Amino acid sequence: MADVAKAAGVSVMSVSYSFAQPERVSESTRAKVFAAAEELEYAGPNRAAQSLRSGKFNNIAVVFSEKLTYAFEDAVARRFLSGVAEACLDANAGLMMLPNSGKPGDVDRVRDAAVDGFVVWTTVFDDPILDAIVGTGKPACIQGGPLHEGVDLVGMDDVAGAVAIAAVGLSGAQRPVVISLPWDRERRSEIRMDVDPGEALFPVSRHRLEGYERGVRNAGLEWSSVRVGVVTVNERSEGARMARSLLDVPVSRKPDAILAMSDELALGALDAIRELGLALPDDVAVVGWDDTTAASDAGLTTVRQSLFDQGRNAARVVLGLDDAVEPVEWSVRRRTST
Amino acid sequence: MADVAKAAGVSVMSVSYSFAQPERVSESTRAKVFAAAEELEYAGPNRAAQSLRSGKFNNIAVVFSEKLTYAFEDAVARRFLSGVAEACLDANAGLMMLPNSGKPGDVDRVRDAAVDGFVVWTTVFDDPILDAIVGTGKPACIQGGPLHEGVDLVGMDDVAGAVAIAAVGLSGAQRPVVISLPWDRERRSEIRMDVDPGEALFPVSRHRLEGYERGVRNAGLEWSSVRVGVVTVNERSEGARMARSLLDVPVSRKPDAILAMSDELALGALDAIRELGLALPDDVAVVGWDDTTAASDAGLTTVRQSLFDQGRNAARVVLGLDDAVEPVEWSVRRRTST
DNA sequence: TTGAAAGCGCTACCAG
DNA sequence: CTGGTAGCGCTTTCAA
Repeated sequence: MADVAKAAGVSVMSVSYSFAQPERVSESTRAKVFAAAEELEYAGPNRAAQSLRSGKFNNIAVVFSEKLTYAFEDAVARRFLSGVAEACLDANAGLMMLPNSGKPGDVDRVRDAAVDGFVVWTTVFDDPILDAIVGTGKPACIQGGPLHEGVDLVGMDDVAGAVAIAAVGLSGAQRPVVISLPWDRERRSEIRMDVDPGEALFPVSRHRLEGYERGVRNAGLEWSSVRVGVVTVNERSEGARMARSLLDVPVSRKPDAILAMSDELALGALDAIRELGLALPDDVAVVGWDDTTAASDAGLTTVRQSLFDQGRNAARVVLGLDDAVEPVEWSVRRRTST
Repeated sequence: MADVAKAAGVSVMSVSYSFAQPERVSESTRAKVFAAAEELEYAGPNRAAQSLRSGKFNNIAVVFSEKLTYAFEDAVARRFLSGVAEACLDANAGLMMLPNSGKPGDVDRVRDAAVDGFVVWTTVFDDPILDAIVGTGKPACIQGGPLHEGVDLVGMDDVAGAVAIAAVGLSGAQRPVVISLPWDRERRSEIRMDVDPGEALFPVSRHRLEGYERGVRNAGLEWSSVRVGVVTVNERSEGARMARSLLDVPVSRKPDAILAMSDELALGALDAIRELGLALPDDVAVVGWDDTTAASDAGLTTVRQSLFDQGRNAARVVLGLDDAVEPVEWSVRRRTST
């Protein structure tokens, strides 16, 4: 930069301003600077020096639970990520991916990340990465919870949503079952009964389960006998596998309503129902969550919310483009699966 | 760091070494340093200063054609990305996402990216971003092409693969059709005939098309009458849509073989075939590409290659962990779809 | 194994 | 609108 200044016959500061705040310098100065820069093949301020001096990196991190692979395989996480990417484009900021493996190294990665803030995909209650993030003193926003001091939270009211969708899905049902998102980081596939939602370590699972429990009771049914099938990942094939297990019982106990926690899982359930030759919604009703395009194509009754908007909002808050997290709008979409 | 040095009663360099190369200093010095650091709540070297001084960022970028959304929606791109992420974990390096929108701003983004190298997802021939990347003087590796001076290339021989899979898919066929990956950045959905592969602007599409053309001629058929359906994105639903169009012709011209350029597209074709009540492979044979798990579940004959390994290898080369790009192994997997 | 000096390239700050 | 100065926090280099 000093060389450019010399060549242009101006001060170093004029060069700096020409690149950083072009409108601050006169047109003639700017022209001289850019001409000299071109001449010397100077491509612009050095990023590292800029960061050192300004204390900013112009990057944000998006932190994903577990392997990045899960994040990419999950359609809902992808929508969220797209929203984050959009905000980064708005702000001309870089987007760093930060895996949150659940191992000790995560804390170091967070501390050392060359970023100005963190957008976090929902993780388990008491994840130590949240304290690590707060410890950096940088802004952070988490989607879906858990609520954590010093971290903004974006997401819908999952309990209320679950109560509302259950009211639709359970109309006339006698033997509902639930297909649940993963329970904890172990990601075991299992069928449980008499479930205490409070034991689920992922906040989204816990809250939707709480709502489903309430919904079941509101429908005058017994929660203790409701089977809850927990999947390992939020994928259609997992939903189908679990639905097959849940439906593989004597006729007298055959489920007549499936409350899934996501559209992917619900779509899998629809696959299983089709395979088994059952009638939808007469033999069994199905509800999902998120209102993806595939869900609307399939006529799935679901909870509508925009993960893209949440990703965008979360990132904009972290980037300082938005002042605060906006409340998330949601609604129940009734379709032919109920 | 100076404060820590003072508190520990050692030189600044001993502090620096304690963090950067712990084995270089004596145990006692290290202990003193870490104790002082803890006391002063010093969390470790400042990233920006480290980068300024060392000239390294300890980050690599992965550059995706067009919107990031496409990258995330594409199952194959995702596998590749997972491989890149794995390598970053090996190297303890950060992973930055860099969108390549095809607009002028891309060049600036590349130039300003705080990274040590670039892993590039396949893009169009003559994409100006490639020159921009070379212009940074940083290492780069592209998957799938185009071949570009100064950029390493990882990927299989698509022409040979296409010839080989076509030989299987076209056995006994009279009226083959092709379902092609996007043609260019316009991403128009269209059905073409008498196609000149050389006109395709995505190298992967061009090369596979070249191989399919050869395969068709090898089978003693006329290429000029082969319909090539080009999709907008590599998604199952797009494959199904295109297959329906291609199959929606009078019986006498009904396709009896579908050469798809990806498993996703091929799986979509299988969906369409099932809907239409056609017999697989008797009425129509289908081949795909990549050998995803969904493809093997569906009994799809396909070209097997590992995008994960390619992503990992590409990133390791860029990170300097591997010396050179390894040749990609591939094979034809024969299953029940042919 | 430890240390001193120099300076990476830039921008905040203040002055004109 | 332009410019001078100082110093961000570290590591490279060289020396002991």
